[in-house]
Amino acid sequence: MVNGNRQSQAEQTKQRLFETALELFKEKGFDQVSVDEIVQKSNSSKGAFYGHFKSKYGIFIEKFKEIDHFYEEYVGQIPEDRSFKEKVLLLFEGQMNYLEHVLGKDLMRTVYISGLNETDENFFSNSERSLYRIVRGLIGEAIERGELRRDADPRQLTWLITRCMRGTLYDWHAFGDTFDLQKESKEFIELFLDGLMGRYGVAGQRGK
Amino acid sequence: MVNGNRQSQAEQTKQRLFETALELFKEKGFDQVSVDEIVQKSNSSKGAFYGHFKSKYGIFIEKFKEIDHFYEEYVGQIPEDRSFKEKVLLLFEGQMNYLEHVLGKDLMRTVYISGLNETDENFFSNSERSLYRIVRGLIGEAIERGELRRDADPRQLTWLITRCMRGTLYDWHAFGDTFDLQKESKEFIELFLDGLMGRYGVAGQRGK
DNA sequence: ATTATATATAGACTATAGTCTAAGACTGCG
DNA sequence: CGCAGTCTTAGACTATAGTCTATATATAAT
Repeated sequence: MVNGNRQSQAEQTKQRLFETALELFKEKGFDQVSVDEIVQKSNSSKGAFYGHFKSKYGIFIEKFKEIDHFYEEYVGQIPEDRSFKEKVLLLFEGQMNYLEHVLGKDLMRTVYISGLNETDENFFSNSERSLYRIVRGLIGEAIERGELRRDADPRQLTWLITRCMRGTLYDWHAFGDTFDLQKESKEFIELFLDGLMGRYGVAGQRGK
Repeated sequence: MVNGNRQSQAEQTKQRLFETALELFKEKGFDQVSVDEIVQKSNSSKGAFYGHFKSKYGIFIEKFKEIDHFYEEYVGQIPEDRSFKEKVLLLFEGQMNYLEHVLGKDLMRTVYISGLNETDENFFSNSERSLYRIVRGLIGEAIERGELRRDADPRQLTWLITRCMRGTLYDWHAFGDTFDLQKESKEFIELFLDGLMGRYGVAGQRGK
C-alpha cells in the first residue's frame, strides 16, 4: 500500500466508520441508522465495524469520552479564588451546556442506556475518570483551604455530587421536552450543596 | 367456551403470558429469555403477546406498577406525628427495600432502560403517579404544619426529591455489585433534605 | 527469500424483537 | 337464526444487532 503499514490502515478504517456513523446519527438519529448502513456508506464491513467497536453504542461512547478534554480545559479556566460551591456550580453549568449543545441529547441517551446494559465493564466508573478526578480535586482543595471539614470523605462526596448530575441527566431523557436542563441541574445541585456545606462546611467559611 | 366470554378468555391468556414470563425472567434473567420462549411455554403466540403487551419490557413494567399498592399501604402506616424529614427518610427506606428485595435489580434495570427509550409516553410521569402524589402530599402537609415555608413549591420539590431516588437507582445499576442501595440512598437524601430544609424550612421547626 | 504468524476485513449466518395478515370465534342485531 | 362486525390469536415474515469463518495481507523469524 502506498501510505503505510497495516496498523495505520486499520486506524483509517476505524476513523472512516466513526465519522460516517456520527454523520448518519446526526442526520437521522441513532435508532434510525443500522450498522449495515454505516458499513455500506463507509465502504467497509461488519467484520471491520465489530473489530473496532464493541457495539453500535461504541461509536457514541467513544465520542462521549472526548468530554474529558473539555473538562480539563474548562476547569483550568475557572478562577482560583472562587469558593468550592461556586466552582462546583460552574462545573455543572459548563458540563450541562456541553452535553446539551455539543454532544446532544441522542448521544447522551445512548450512553445512559449502555450504562444500564454493560453491568460487567462498569461504564461510568471507567469512562468518567477525568470528571471524578476533578471533583475529588475540588473537594481536596476545599479541605486544604479550610472550606470543608477534614472528616469529609472526598471519595464518597464525589459519588454523591456526580450522582446529582446523573439524576438530572436521567430525568432530562425520561421526562419530555419541557425539561430545562440548565435550570433543573442548577436548582438540584444548589440545594444539595447547601446540605453538604451544612454538614461538612467549616463554620464561618460557608461558601459565599 | 365453557367458562366465559371472549373478554375473560383474553384476560386469562394475558395472565398466563404474564406469569410465565415472570417465572422465566426470575429463573434465567430478562436478557436470557426470548419472547418466543415465553409464548411457547404459555401455549400462546406472538400475536397474543403483542396484543397484550407493548413490548418485552411491558411484562416488567406491568409488574413494576404494583409498587403503587405498596406505597399507599406503606405510607398509611407511618405515624402521623413524625416530622416531614423523618417521613421522607422512611419513605426512601421502605421504597429501596421493596425495590431491592421484592421487585429485584433485573426488573428495575429494564424499567430504567425503558424510561430512556419511550420518549413519547413519558414513562415515569405516567407510571409513578402514586409516588408523586404521596410526596406532594407530604410537602403540602409540612407546609400546613408550618414545617416548610409557604413559598415552597410542592410540585417542583416533588421532582427534586424523587430525582434523588432516580439518581441513586441509576447508580445502583451503573456501578457494580459493591453498591449498597440502602446506605447510598440514605446518605444522598439526607444531605439533600438538609439543603431543602435550610432553604425552605421554617426556623425553629427544622426537622428534628 | 521463504515460511510462519498475527491481524484486518468481507460477508454469510444466527438470534431475536417486533410487525402484519388472515382466520377463527364471540357478540349483537335484524 | 344468520349475518356483520369486532376482538383475539396463530404464525409467517421483516429488520437488524451481533457472531463466526475464511481469506488476504502485512509483519516477523530463520
